[in-house]
Amino acid sequence: MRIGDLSAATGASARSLRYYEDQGLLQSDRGTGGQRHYPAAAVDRVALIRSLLAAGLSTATIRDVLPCVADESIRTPWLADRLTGELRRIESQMADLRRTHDILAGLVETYR
Amino acid sequence: MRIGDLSAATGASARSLRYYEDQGLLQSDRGTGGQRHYPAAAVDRVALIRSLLAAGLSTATIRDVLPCVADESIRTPWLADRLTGELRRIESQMADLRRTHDILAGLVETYR
DNA sequence: CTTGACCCTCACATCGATGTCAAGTCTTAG
DNA sequence: CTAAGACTTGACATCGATGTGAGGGTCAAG
Repeated sequence: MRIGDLSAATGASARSLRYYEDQGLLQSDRGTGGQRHYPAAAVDRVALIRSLLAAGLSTATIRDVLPCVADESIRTPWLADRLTGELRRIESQMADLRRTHDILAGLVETYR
Repeated sequence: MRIGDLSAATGASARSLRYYEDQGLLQSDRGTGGQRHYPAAAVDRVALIRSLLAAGLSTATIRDVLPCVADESIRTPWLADRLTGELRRIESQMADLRRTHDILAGLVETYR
């Protein structure tokens, strides 16, 4: 599939897909004319990338983490630290969200 | 208390406190020399502001929501929509976080 | 009064993912 | 072959909370 197809299939703009490639998150084969071609599996990969991005991971972090999701044999010790660091950040952010959620939900309650 | 005290008490930089005031989230009395003075209650208010910010609310949204937290008598119907909209956003973001959390936690597991 | 610490306003910088525009190239249906 | 539509690279713009620095007041202790 070409970039327009992948864009339609994932909801990511073509601009974003090129950016992901720039950042080393996504590969593509180039045809004779230099246009990008993606295998069907790219759809899932982009979905994963977007999920990680939506959770606040930077492209730099995702670049380090993604290979491990794809290939379990890649296991470096500092990566474990990196991951647990991200986990802590996510947990603290979830706590923030829960606190705010409860505050807002409480407000909405008083409308009934 | 003056801005430096409030900053120390809340962890927010003086720059941020002035910004919150600019955005209408925080009030201050000005002494003769033009310096800001805050009541003790400002500490809690700033904590609340930071909690909402950390959950991804914009200062514009917080400006609309904050008066209701302080004064229950202010209840406009469109505000209920605004709040439920924010609640949905927060819930979807928590879902993103949980997905990513599980992915990363799974990776960390394989290290043991 | 002086001095050092604190405060004031204004303005410009930053970061990161994405939008957008321009000028040129490729592909494919007709 | 041609024209329309999709693609390419490159550059500049955006948003929002915060950092930072300049130039100049204010306050309180000695």
